[in-house]
Amino acid sequence: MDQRLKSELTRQLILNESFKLFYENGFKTTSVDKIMKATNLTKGAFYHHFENKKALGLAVIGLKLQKRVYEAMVAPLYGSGDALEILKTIFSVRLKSFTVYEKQHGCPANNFINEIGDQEVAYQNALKRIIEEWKSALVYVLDRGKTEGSVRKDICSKSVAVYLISAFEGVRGLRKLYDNDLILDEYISGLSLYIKQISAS
Amino acid sequence: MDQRLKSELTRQLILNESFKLFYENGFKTTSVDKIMKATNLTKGAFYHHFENKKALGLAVIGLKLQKRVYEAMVAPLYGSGDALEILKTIFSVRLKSFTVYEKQHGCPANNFINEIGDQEVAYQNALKRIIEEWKSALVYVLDRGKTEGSVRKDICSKSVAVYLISAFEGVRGLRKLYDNDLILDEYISGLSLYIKQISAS
DNA sequence: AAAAAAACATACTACCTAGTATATAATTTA
DNA sequence: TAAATTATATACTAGGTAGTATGTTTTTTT
Repeated sequence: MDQRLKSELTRQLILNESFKLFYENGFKTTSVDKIMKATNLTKGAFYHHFENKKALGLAVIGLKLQKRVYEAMVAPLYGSGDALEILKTIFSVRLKSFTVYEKQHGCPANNFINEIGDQEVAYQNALKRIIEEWKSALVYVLDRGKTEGSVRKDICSKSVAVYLISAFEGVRGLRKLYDNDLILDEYISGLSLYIKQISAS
Repeated sequence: MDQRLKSELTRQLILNESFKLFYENGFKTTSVDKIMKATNLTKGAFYHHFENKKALGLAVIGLKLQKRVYEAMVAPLYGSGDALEILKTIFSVRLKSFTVYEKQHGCPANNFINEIGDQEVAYQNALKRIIEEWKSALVYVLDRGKTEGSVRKDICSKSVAVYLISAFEGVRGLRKLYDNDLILDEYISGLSLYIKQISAS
């Protein structure tokens, strides 16, 4: 097989298995050995593709994690449709449609943030980029809502964006503790009140 | 010295040093060795006072963590004064008064929840108790606000409680990524909008 | 004061950890 | 096709990990 392609496939395999294991068991307690066992490759392959575990962590955050957050939470905000409807969909409808597996293990981004967000500047910056991208998209859709007349003009878009993200990440953590969706339903009910408040009507 | 007292002091010393190290470096990556080095005692002392690391974790959560959350976030809710003013104080004023150290490392409860909330039922239950106690106190103060006429009667207290806790825990995670309080200011501004919405006036 | 029990210390085991050194296999280049 | 390069494997090191076994010291009980 073409060597470049094969190499890239291996790299992606390592990144994917890493993401999965980091998500399920945490970053710090997932060893390179465990990752390579999951890929059916060996340590030689790992250290050929990555300088060390830190470089892997940064690659997982910068490539896999960022992409996932972008596709699930950011891209829809740049779509067409009523601004507030988009917000409701992303922050409540989508939440309920997660699999049990995803509900149980929380938000991958939030997990990284809480586990290593206070440990190293490199991790901080990589994770910050994801949050800032998300926040920008929220500000965009809120500002659009203002010009279209659906969103109150006297609210601060940045503040609302931060509050929306905070509550979403918070509840994804809380949901880990429970074995049913009651807490999610309560969050959604609490959220809808908030969205009403920023509505112009 | 009285043996019971001395024993209890040692136990508390281990619990306190554990809490500190868990908070700074995480639960799973803080070893029994590191803890006992911090106490200037040895492993023999540790395994005399605790069955294993899991028992220590549960003790730290059930004793130290629960107490801290109760004193900082729960007890004030049962105090006298305007219901909404109490909420504002707890969820915004207090937040800004944290030390840099506390801002940097986030909320101890949220850290535990996100690190081990999806790993073992015993941890889940211990952490759930803390959240439920907090939630109950919030429901209490919101209901009181309703009867006193300061809080809208058509809102669901449980939902508001969950949304408040979620946003608070969420932003304490996000703050880890930044080296200033801008994100906290934005959260507070977003929060005040929410509190206005639940206000009866 | 002697015996028992509790509190703590020391030394150890078996295993996991990140990372390295070096070998072999596969692919590409000359 | 031979040489060079890339991809992967194997074997290793040095140190960290939870937990145990067995001491010694201190305190309490009898």
